[in-house]
Amino acid sequence: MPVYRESSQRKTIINHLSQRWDHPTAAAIYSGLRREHPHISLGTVYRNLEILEQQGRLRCLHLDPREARYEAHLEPHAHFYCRQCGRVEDIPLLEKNCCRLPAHLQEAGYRIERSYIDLIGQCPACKGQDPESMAGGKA
Amino acid sequence: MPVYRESSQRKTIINHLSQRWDHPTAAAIYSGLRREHPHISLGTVYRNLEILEQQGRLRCLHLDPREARYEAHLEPHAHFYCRQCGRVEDIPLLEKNCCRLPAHLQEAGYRIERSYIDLIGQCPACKGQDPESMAGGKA
DNA sequence: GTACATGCAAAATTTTTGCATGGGG
DNA sequence: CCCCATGCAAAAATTTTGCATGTAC
Repeated sequence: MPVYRESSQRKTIINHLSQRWDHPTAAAIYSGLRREHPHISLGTVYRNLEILEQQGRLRCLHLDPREARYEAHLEPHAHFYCRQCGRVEDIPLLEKNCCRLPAHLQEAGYRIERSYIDLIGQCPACKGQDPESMAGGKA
Repeated sequence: MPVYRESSQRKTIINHLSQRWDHPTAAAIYSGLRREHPHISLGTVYRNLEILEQQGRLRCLHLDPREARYEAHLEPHAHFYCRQCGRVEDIPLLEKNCCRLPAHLQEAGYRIERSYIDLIGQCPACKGQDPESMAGGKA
């Protein structure tokens, strides 16, 4: 487990993403960053997005099979993805760990065609097998 | 809008998927099909998966950024994806459009690291712009 | 000073598409 | 019969990786 460093690029990436609410793709983040960091590379963007996700500083969304999107606003919420215009909107959760929003959205004019509730983690069989789970944070 | 035909391959694909509960990837479906259809092509698998999804006969899951998974069991349910062994499990929903399961799962030994609630459809601004929405089923 | 991070470009993967031919309705 | 679907292979698109060099700590 490497001791991550806070490079200029990493700071810029998470900072940039914190100021965006449009759930950009890696390519969109890359474009946005080129203004201030003309020499940043797409590989660096990908590498940092992965590390920042591991650190729990951003979330990766898989709404479209074609490309991942990212967000740095971590308060629990749902997403509405418009398949026509491609926009992603944050949908507040009324109750913790509970999604009771479709009715609200339909009243507001949203047409919901599909919905997904996906949990990612470790299954009971795998939970005991990962040394990282129990190491805690030994140096 | 083409008038879809029920080709031998299309029937085989949806039939095969209906008998699987492992949420296979396109490549896994392709492998599974080669036994009975030695000449089916991966392109055909992809084209049919897309059409079958449009027809509402299967669902496409994007749990992993790397590859899409498919399922033909359409009763509303959530998914648990173990990032370690890669298995996907169906999680029944206790209430319609409501996910109150994380507590249950944790008791059962699941470690939930992230959760997603994603809705896909058309936003209010786009809803009126799609002729297909209003055409109904005119020939 | 060490080892993590960067830039660049090539490589690896998954998914899509063009074209001539086959087959469903 | 028409036009949708297939197989094959090439192409497209996103994401990952190798290597020499830079730089946080």
